[in-house]
Amino acid sequence: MSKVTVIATENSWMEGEALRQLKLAANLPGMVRAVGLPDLHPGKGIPVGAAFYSEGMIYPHLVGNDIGCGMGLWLTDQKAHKFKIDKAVKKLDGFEAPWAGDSAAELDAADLPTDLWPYALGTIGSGNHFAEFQTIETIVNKDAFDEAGLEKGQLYLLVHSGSRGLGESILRRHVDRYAGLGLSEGTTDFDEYIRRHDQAVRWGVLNRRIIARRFLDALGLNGKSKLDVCHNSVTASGKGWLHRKGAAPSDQGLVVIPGSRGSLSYLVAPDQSPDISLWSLAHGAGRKWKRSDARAKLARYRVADLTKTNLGGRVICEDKDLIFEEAPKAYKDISQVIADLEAFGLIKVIATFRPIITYKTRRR
DNA sequence: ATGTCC
Repeated sequence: MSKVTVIATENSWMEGEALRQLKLAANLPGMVRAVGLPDLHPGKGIPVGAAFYSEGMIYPHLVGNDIGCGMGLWLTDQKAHKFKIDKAVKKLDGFEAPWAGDSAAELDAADLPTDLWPYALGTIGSGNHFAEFQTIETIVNKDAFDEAGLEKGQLYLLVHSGSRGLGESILRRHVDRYAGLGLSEGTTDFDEYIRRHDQAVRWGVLNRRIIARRFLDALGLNGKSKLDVCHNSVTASGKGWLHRKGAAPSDQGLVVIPGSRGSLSYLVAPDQSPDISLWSLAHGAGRKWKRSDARAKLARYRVADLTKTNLGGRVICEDKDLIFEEAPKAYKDISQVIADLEAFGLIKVIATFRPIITYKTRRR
């Protein structure tokens, strides 16, 4: 088997730079295999939408700064057809401010130090992060849908966020000393990175939970957590270590693969977890355009054109640069990403979700 | 991606 695998059909466009970055990372010392998922796109030297399996070494810069980033899905007690969208949009505000709840108690309950980055807990952050209310668009596999405990006519909340400044601080601590070099198994620094990384992963899970609680509280709703899937991490796997950078796990149950804010999201069941993809799936549509290019390419659009998507969804994003960078057109076609995963026998689609309100930021 | 910047 070749060292580099790309999970994509000829129907998927993939940037040459992303493939170059993938091959470069595949040749790092100790690297055994590298996989590009169909949402592969260039990052800062490291491609996003990729999984890397190494032995004897780990590479913190392959995981990146947002250790523990992922997707959480909540089923709310709100009937979708009775949901008052305009009213909700007005109520959704102030999530940039620190959460007013008892962060120390939540951290303690999550088995984390009570002073671990408490001020950012419950905040979404920026970039591609969001909290989004969704409804069921289509049910493809009713048995699996029912088995997952999902309900057709309800409102859902999807949260995409990570470990905020905590993960950033952990990566910076490593990079300041080692730059792009890896850490050897059995060393103190290796163990210390893994310890901090694991904390950041748990912090990310807790962050998504508190974000969800804030959003549900703001609208007077209750919600049940249905899944939480991390797509930036490094974990022990077999004799070595599996790095996922913008890659969802295919060996931990159901996964939500979100599209852009103007396309559907997909709930999928990983199919058998074949190791061709290093037990990984795409984590989203993947960027088509660099952030720095989006503004120029969308010059004919105004902010008002971007606050409502082609699917009729509302986007709350008062940061003018960010709304261009995150416009649906800046992303690849999620249906092609899904089709490629299906073509490789990696997933079965259970249902699709339609975005109703996406909250990015009220910060100008 | 970033308590995002001195």
